[in-house]
Amino acid sequence: MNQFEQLKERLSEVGLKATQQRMVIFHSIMTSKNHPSAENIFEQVKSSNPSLSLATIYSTLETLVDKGLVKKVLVKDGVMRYDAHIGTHNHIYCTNTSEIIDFEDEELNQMIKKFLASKNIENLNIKDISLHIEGEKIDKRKSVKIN
Amino acid sequence: MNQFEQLKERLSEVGLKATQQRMVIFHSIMTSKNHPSAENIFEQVKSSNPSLSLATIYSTLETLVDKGLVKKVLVKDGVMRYDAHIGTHNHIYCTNTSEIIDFEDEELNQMIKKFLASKNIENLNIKDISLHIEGEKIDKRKSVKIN
DNA sequence: TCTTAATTAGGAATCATTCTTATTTAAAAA
DNA sequence: TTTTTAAATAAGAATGATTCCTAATTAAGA
Repeated sequence: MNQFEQLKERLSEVGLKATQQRMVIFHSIMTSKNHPSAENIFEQVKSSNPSLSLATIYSTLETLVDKGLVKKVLVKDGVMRYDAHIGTHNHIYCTNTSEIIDFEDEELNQMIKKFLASKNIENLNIKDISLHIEGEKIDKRKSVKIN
Repeated sequence: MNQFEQLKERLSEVGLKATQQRMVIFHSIMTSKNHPSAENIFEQVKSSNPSLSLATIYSTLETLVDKGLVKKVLVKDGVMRYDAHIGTHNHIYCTNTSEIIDFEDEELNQMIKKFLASKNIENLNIKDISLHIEGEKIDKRKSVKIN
């Protein structure tokens, strides 16, 4: 099954029509390196899909988030960003470059999960846990590396 | 030193004129229970300060954030919210009530900090770390309790 | 008290996002 | 394969939070 078929299947699985637009948008988020905004996706996609409208991007994003195929990523500058990486993971926010860097660490996830389980949080059905690390890139030309 | 004087001092310390508006707005955030938005603050403050404008609230918030007296709090619904609690702490987001609940736990903070220190994150000057717990309140009439 | 640079009020402008509606389309049914 | 139809889309208008602009006001130092 090729990539195209896989996308189609993932949409069908959640009960969505596999439209051209959805596939293009979903694919764009999946392959984007830096947690794109609606506008970013639009820019990335419009040359090969000139008739695809920004309104469609917004409504598709909402649909994909509703169906759990995509997550919203919060940022302090007022523009929503999106992430096709659904599993529990953490983010590093570079305040001086607007980059959002994935920070995956299963050990950390487990540690936090375990800690919270020991805390007994009453009257809350937890859906997602994520650690936000905010900081400034020291050298903007280099990337942030985690060892 | 009374509360009024304290506010005045905190503003002066960071090099800000202690204007009536700033004191009123800062005080409103400090005493607000639920991480207010600009609009919330405006509503809360306007009956006793009828000439205070929404534009002033926004510019004051920006100033207070710049000076580190207030933090922005991220939410997925597109309205920025503010927190006068500056120290490292975590938030619980109730998706069904829009509440943001402080979750303070020094043990958790230390545990995360220690873990990250062991990870050696290169080329990043970390400014803030916070854990976001997202979930649904089970009984909307009751509060979320952490034991 | 005077001076002045900083701050504010209030309305206009902006910009991200959502809404509306006529048109198009995926996919189920025939 | 063709038809049917509910769902999805395009495009532009509308909304709503936030920012901008500028004249008037004010805190605080001289």
